[in-house]
Amino acid sequence: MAMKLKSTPQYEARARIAKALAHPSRMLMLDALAQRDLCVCELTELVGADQSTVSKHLAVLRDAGVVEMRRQGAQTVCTLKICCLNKFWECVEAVLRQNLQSQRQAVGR
Amino acid sequence: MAMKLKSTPQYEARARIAKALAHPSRMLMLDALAQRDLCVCELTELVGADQSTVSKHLAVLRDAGVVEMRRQGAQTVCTLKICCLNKFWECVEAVLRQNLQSQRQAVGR
DNA sequence: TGGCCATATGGCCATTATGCCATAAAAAAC
DNA sequence: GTTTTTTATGGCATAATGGCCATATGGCCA
Repeated sequence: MAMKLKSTPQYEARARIAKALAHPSRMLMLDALAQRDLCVCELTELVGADQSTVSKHLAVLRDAGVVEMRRQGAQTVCTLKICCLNKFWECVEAVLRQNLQSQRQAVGR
Repeated sequence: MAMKLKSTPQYEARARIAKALAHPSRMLMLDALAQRDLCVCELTELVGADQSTVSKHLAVLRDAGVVEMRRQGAQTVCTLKICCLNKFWECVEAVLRQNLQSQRQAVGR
């Protein structure tokens, strides 16, 4: 074998983060937050779901350390704390496109 | 506003991929597959779960386009199709460490 | 203090994910 | 051809997730 593997807790930590990302609404919120900080009310309008739903989504992201939330007067402002996402998704989508393409070529069309 | 956002289907696609990653056992398998191709039986031994459980995990990864599986004699060999993962997790873990550190400094210890 | 805006939380229900067992299917070995 | 090895699938119980409503909390302003 001789494979360098990590510890179970580390895989669990990674899985927790991946799980926090694993929802369309949270993806949208993260993409928006990559451009600028937004308060919960703005994100609620953006997502178009119930305010309580958005609040729970944000709690998921906060608990995973992906966003940070600070009180600013009456509202809560959210900041993206992980800058790695944009590059990652660009990479993933480029690779998936490539894979699809070579798959089509292999089939003959 | 003037934010450049993507389409709902694109966020759904991203969320599907993130969801496919969102399990400790699948994280472990992906880390192993990043080092070399492995058959289902090897992955089953590595994960230490029931063979049917591992088979279902692999189906999740295959359906998401993250791994590819090809028959080789009696066994099925799995290949990682997304090379972006290692760099991504390194980035995430480095950023989280930094965030924890500056958080501690802000508190005063 | 009273009232309003912005968020968070609890409750409830429907849907989905996970794990194992049992079993089917496919390929190699005998 | 039967047996063995390797994967896949169906079934089922349990747990987790997501959504909304109702309601509590916190802060601002009159």
